[in-house]
Amino acid sequence: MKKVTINSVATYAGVSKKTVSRVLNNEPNVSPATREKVLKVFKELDYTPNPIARGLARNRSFIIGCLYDNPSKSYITRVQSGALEACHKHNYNLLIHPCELRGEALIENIEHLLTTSRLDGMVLTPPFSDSEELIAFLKKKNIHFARVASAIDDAESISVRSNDEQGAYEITEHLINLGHTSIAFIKGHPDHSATEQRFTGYQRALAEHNIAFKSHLVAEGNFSYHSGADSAKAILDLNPRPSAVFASNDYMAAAVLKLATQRQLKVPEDISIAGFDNAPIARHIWPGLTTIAQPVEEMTRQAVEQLILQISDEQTPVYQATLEAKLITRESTAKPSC
Amino acid sequence: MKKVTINSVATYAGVSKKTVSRVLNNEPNVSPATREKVLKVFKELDYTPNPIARGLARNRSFIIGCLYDNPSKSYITRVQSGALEACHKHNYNLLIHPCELRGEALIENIEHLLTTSRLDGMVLTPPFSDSEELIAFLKKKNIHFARVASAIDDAESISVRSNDEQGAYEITEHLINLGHTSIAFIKGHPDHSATEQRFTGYQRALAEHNIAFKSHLVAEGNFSYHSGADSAKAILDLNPRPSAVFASNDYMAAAVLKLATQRQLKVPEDISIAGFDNAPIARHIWPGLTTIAQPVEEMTRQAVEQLILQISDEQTPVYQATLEAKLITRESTAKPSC
DNA sequence: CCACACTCTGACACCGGTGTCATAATGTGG
DNA sequence: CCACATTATGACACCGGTGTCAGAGTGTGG
Repeated sequence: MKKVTINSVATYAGVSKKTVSRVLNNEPNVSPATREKVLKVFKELDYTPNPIARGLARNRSFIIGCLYDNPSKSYITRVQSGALEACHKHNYNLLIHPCELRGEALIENIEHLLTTSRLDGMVLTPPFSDSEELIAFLKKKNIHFARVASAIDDAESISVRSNDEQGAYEITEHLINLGHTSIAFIKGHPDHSATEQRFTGYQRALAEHNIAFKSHLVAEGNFSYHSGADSAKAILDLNPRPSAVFASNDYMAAAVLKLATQRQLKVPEDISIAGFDNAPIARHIWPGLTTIAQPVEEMTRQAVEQLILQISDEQTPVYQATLEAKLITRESTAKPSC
Repeated sequence: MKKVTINSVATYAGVSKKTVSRVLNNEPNVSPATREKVLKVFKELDYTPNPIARGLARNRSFIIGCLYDNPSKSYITRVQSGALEACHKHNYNLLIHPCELRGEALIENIEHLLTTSRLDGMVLTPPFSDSEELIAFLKKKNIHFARVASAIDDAESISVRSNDEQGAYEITEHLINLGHTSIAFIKGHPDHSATEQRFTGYQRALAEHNIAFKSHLVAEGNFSYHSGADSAKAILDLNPRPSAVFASNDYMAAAVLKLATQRQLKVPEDISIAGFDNAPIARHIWPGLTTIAQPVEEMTRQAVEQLILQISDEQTPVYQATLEAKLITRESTAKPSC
């Protein structure tokens, strides 16, 4: 079975390959008759154009790379889903590249990626969207990129984020309004800018409601379920025990819930628990977790869409947006019983 | 900033581009002096070879496509993780392409994918690994592919699966050995071959232990949490209520657990619950779910590894393997209390 | 000192498309 | 019927690498 190229089609149809190319790309200035003829040969020969050759000629791969390093599988799939939506809309495809921020050599890793696969652009998700080093490297290499949920201020590059600080403020305020005054907090991974932002929101809510911040109520997590379990132990062992726990994401909140349940504590009667992200697990467990829903898909979709616009037209103004996070109230939070 | 190509390097280093190409690919027959010189110019000019041009010349893209349509995010990420491991080992990259088996036009969708991105091969995960139509299409197009968890018997194509029937048998037997005789079953999505296999394992275990199969104990799910919740309602409403539920995956099992807990039923005292897959949620909830662990990453890793071998050398014998699934006992199953 | 093998290098075609430009064919208005 | 604009088509270079092959340079054994 011989390969069918544009040349075979051209010969077979009795036209030049440029004309075949015109038909392929729906260019004008092809007579209807010729177009028909060529299209018929496409069918007959079962011709599929070679995207690589096209890519070489146009200096495009039509592939976007997606960088992430995140323990949350639901976050990753939401990112992928938003990115794919934008990609497919513009006939791009998505190549995934999970890697470690603190790996021995992030830059070398990315350099190798670019050697093995030409990418027209890259979407950076946390913590990469906050890596000054990586951003400098991409700029130097003239690689287009878009930042998702990045805290870095850089007017030159595309950025779509959500308001983490405000979300954390609102959920903390929600607990305060219920009557909680002793609210523990579990921090996220220190490499993620969201960690600091959520912590700030928590502190601001306390301050604005005249509740003294107590550092012994703060546990250091890293967004993983496991770290949540460790933090849960430390918090539930406190005496007096806080009446509420706000974990920086739902997995850690789920870990608190699990340990509380194991210890025969009733949630939310004995202790209220709040999370962040509105991951699927938040509604897959009982009681469902009060949390903050972030438009992860939408952030990524917008970021990739703008990235593709920028690739197609360098003149596109740099897009920067902040989307709203939204409080979702479920059964895991209530008035303190005492 | 001008583009640095192999030509600029060649001119700058005072050698032919073929020699530069030799250095790039670590080919023999380059004098150490020349090699050094060229390598130095690489650094000086900050040269990165163009993978697209290389791809065109070699007729390779070094990209594997991954097809899936699965509601379980943990399954997807495990698949991706296994596939990536194999890809990176061989300097390949992974392009993801979720799509719908029952979408209006699967074949057109894939055809379009191949028009926008040349893939050296594809990994098919369920339910695509069971689609005769897709497999016929890929064969016709001469696209290499590997099947993961496929029930189709096709000695011509790579296949790595795990023993679902046996896993379902063992977990059912585990329940029977605990003393359960009334065991409800929640089926998975009808498009997935695993659904039928797990169901068969359940039935075989009942039969071999002389327990009559009762069709009213079987609910139709589709692997989604939501379908599990519906099935849970049907099962928990039964009178008499079965003493155990075996759901075809962990998400559906989690839904049963949640509803049972909401109804004040104690798990496992009042009702035992078992799942399948050993998804993260199985250990993130309380009580933890007894389930079957499948080597999803390993299956995919092997499939992709063999796929790449086949791409590099058509003579490679077709690899077919069946890996073992393993029973994981957690707190959600125990002796029936009555 | 010569025949022969082996190492090193470059010229050139080629991969399968797209962009530019010249030219042929057709249409239009005066 | 002609000058001129417009449409349709193809020749050819080019994208940035790799494969083939010829030839120059070097080494070895008889």
